[in-house]
Amino acid sequence: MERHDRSRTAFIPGVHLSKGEVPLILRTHYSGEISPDMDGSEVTLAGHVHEIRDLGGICFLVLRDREGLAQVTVLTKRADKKLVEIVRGVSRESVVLVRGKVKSEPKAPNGFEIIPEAVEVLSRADSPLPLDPTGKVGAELDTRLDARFLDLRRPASMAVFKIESAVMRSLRNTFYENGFIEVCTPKIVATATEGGTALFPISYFEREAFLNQSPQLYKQMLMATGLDRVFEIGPIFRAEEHDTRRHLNEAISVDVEVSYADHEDVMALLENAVASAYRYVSENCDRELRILGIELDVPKTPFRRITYTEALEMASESGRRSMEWGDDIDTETEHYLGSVIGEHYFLTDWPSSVKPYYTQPYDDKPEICKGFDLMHPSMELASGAQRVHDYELLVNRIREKGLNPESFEFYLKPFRYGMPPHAGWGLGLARLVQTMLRLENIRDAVLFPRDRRRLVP
RNA sequence: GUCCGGAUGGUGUAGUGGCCUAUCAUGAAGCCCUGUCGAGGCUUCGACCCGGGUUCGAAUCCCGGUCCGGGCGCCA
Repeated sequence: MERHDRSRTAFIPGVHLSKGEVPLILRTHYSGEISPDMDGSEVTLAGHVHEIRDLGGICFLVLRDREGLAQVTVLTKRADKKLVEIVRGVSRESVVLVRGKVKSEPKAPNGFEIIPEAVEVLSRADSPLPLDPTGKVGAELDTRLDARFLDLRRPASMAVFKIESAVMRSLRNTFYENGFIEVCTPKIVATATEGGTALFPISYFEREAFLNQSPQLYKQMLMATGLDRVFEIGPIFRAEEHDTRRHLNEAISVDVEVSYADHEDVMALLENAVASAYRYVSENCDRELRILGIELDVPKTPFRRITYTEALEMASESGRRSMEWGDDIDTETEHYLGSVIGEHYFLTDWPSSVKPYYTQPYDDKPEICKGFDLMHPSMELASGAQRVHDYELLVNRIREKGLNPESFEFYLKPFRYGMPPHAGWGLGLARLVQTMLRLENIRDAVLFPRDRRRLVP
């Protein structure tokens, strides 16, 4: 608890130096780190003014920081006149620094309050506010996103991103524990990954280039290097004009690729990674889950496997609009399957015609392939496959999809010089968080979402 | 892209042709109040998305536009 020993001599931002070297953070404690048993100790808190309740002879200023709320209590007749003036004059959501003594007080929230010796307003907030961070009055998603910086001061909004951080941490843990290497592949590329999906064109000096829709081709090329197991958590860009609560034009994709593995191996990795993330969040994000009112059930592994053909049969037995074998599964069917199954599941053995050219067909039954989707009852979370590693087959598959192998030369080249068999998947981070926390709209799971119309903030 | 619904003070809302000089809450400004914890009391401030039309009269009905939400399509 080194922080407790830091002394403060001045209330001037940026001049607190520790032995003339590293600038100190102004606060000594987060509000969540204070407890009644610290009665009498001096602390410095910093944060936003959540509320001021002025009762006349006694005035409460509630300070909010990342870890909670702390009540600062001023007895206006006894306290320093100037201090009283500052506390009464500060606007809600202004940034303040409060130095004072912890007082154990049963009448105060959490059993303690701060008796201030000095209060400094570091930044004054304008009024009226674009939304109410205390949550007394709600705000629509659009209003919240327009003032996202302020929306995130609402504990329920911030909790989502603390949990998202925990999810990424857990995923990285899983990958490192399994011998993976984290990589970064280019986001500015010369060609589409697989055709079909629309790309954002950009101007790259004198040439046209695109924002990458997926790290697919690059992570596969890395399988030709001997890195064997790679993962990447990075942005992908899709120029589709979709307009739903589970699509965005910029998303974070969690991608893995594994050499000497097949689709079964990477499905096991995927279900383990997802279940571990749930477990990690349930064990480490107690306060955030409580704020969100979420009881987290860790999904049981292994997840159920359902083949594409079985899924079609389930849908037609239910008397729903039947699909032709070879159609992609439509949203209505997807929701039906989700409602019947009620937990995470894999959809496997897809028709080769539905999946991209790099998906490995079964040797004995080439009309189906080793591609899979990871489904949450409400939506698709991930898709993956064992990949084609044979050069001739890959070129043929590209041609069958109506694409020109010449434009994929940079990708195909490694397949001629020793490409191990490999498999992998890509998982939508925001969708994982959205489904985990039962958020209605994916925009709630992204700090600054990019959709068809929204480009700012 | 398409279908359905919507747009009222800063925020969230009530209001389906005249009773609207527009409701309530929150907020802001001011006053009172020594234990609040969505504090309370009193006073004040602040709004009908844009354009056209119907009508004696439009926040309200019609047309067009813009934006928002949801479904589908497309997609991860």
